[in-house]
Amino acid sequence: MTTIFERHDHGACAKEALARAEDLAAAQGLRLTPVRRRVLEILLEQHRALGAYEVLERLAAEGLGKQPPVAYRALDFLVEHGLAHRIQRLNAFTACQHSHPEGVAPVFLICRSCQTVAEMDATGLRRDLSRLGGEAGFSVERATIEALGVCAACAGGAA
Amino acid sequence: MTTIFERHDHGACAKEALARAEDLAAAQGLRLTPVRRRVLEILLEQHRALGAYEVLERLAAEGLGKQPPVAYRALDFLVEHGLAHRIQRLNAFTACQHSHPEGVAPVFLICRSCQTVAEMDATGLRRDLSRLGGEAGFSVERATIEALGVCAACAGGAA
DNA sequence: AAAATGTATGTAATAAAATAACAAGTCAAC
DNA sequence: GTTGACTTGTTATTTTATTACATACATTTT
Repeated sequence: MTTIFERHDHGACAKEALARAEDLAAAQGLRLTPVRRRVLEILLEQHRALGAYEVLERLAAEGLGKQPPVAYRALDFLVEHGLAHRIQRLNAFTACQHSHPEGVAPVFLICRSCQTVAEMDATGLRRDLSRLGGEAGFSVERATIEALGVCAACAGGAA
Repeated sequence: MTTIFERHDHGACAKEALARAEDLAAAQGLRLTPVRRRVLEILLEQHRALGAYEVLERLAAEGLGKQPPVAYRALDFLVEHGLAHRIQRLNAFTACQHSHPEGVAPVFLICRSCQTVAEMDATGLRRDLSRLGGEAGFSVERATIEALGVCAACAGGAA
């Protein structure tokens, strides 16, 4: 499995993600407005999750909006359309790294050393979770799966 | 698998949980002080998760503490010792329903209709998650697995 | 082009959740 | 009965998120 923990051409990875967002907008008639687009770009700069107020600071510095709702609305839009994810553990947001087929949320790996947040496909895990819930008569609609730990680079390189 | 979604004698279930807490305190030399004990009792009254400020309101009404830190400290204590769990999705807390062997966190099933939060053992799921992370060189230390959906009673009875 | 409509943004105010920092009390051990 | 560790009380503040309403912009209808 390949995650953003591996060495990669980050400029290209951000550019691709942005292109995917534009394709999606075109395909579904969504409006990728300046604010929304800029928020996505800001998230794409780093592979760590940013709080809404961090994003807002950046927007404010560029004259794109000074109040919380501006940031929250753009972030909500991105999350709703699968272009970003909310990391519950961190109360923060991260750009989507892979195009997910049909609202299938991934699993998140959060490195507590470098703060990087990586996504992995969780199809199997989700199926198991649904089955487990089913045993109790529970019908799973959405699931949050977030793992906290240490990535290979942080474990290997520094302490 | 048996969860608290099933009909059960709630008084007994709360009493048992409290007894387990007392045993644990005795065994590990923890101090189950009046505030801590009362917070656990409050959580045990319902099978839904309560926000820290809901708990605080109850404490305040009983003269056991009026400021946020009182509630947070007690809740943190309970979580730390496995007597309660934090539900990330809800920014809320729920009493532990089963004694978990050795800090093995369970999976949470959250009914969006009746707000009930049930626990299920997630040993298998966690093992799979660790394996999945391992494929990316990631060492999983802790994981949050929360499922949102509808319980059997809510799906069957009302809409 | 003007009006009407839907969607997006701007702004002020506030609510909700969490923590920092320090003072004071409690309790067991010595 | 004093020390030392832990627990609680209290004030203030920080961080995160939402409500409510006004304004702007874009589309399509006329």
